[in-house]
Amino acid sequence: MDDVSSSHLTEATKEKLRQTIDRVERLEEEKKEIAEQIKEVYAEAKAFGFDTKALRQVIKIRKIDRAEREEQEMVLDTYLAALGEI
Amino acid sequence: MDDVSSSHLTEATKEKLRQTIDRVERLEEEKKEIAEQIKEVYAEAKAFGFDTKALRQVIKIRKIDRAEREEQEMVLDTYLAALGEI
Amino acid sequence: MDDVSSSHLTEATKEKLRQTIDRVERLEEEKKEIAEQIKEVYAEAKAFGFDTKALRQVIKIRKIDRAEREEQEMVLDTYLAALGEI
Amino acid sequence: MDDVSSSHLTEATKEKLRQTIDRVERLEEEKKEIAEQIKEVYAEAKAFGFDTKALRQVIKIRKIDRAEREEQEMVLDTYLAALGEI
DNA sequence: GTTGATCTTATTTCTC
DNA sequence: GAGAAATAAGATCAAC
Repeated sequence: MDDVSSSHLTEATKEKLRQTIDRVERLEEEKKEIAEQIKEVYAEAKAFGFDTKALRQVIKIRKIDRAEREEQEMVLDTYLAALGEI
Repeated sequence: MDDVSSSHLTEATKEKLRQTIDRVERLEEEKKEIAEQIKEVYAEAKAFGFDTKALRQVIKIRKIDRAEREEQEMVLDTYLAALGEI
Repeated sequence: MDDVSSSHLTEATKEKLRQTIDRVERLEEEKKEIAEQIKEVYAEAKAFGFDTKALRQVIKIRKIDRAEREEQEMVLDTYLAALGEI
Repeated sequence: MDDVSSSHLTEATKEKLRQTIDRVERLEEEKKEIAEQIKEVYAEAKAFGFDTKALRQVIKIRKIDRAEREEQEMVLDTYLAALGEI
């Protein structure tokens, strides 16, 4: 059993622990807030008359498209790198 | 079929659509970045010697505790009192 | 493409498929019935004069309490002790 | 404030409350068990080589089909009832 | 009739 | 990469 997992933590270790928990909790809070903002955007769009289901589909497709484009760029990079080595 | 769901969108509607998609995509990007930051904090903690599994449990318990405290602030005294006598 | 995902299924495979679908559908039916029974219990309680919203909260709190108790049975003494000193 | 929501509950009311909570908790437990059984069936099917995503689709479609058939029967009933009144 | 609440499904995320 | 857990979405239903 080492210092960190034992019940005898140094002050520095305890401080580190406190900081770590604090940072995670803050970040999770921020993440939650952003998720709520996304919801609000959809609610607004719905109120405007958009079909949110279709909207979500569009955004999903665009994400897939980006992923595909990135993949293609990666393939291109690989070829270019291979060419560079010739 | 109204303007919004038809294929004949006014310029204003198209602009609104573009903005909506843009806002959602930005927010999702932010959310993703924060999720990555959380991962980094855990990775750092692990490198420091903390047991990340235990760390996650601590954070989870603190969340449950907060939830419980919030629930208990509700006006349920009567029912809880009755339950306490069981 | 293997037998299972191809359009040429053996009799045994088709039978297995039928059984699987059947079992899931039966279980979902049972689940639905129980959900209805829960609804009935709440309806009955409401007819008796209970505040079902409060009732649901009581049950939710009892669930949180159980979850908390289970969490706390975990070996987290060290971290909790450290946190207790904050 | 009536008896049920006041802090002065009769023994009979408390007993009724206890019973209600108990019944709900039991039913929820049963429901949870059935949900787990459904999971197991899917896990088994997957181990057998079935594509569970497709399987879920099939079951969903069958559910929609049943709903449609029932709806059509209802429409038929309505017409028959209307005819009966002539 | 529109918001709010609940319940279920689906997807994503995380861990092992 | 498989399985479990968390989160989010959608659907449904009641209440005001």
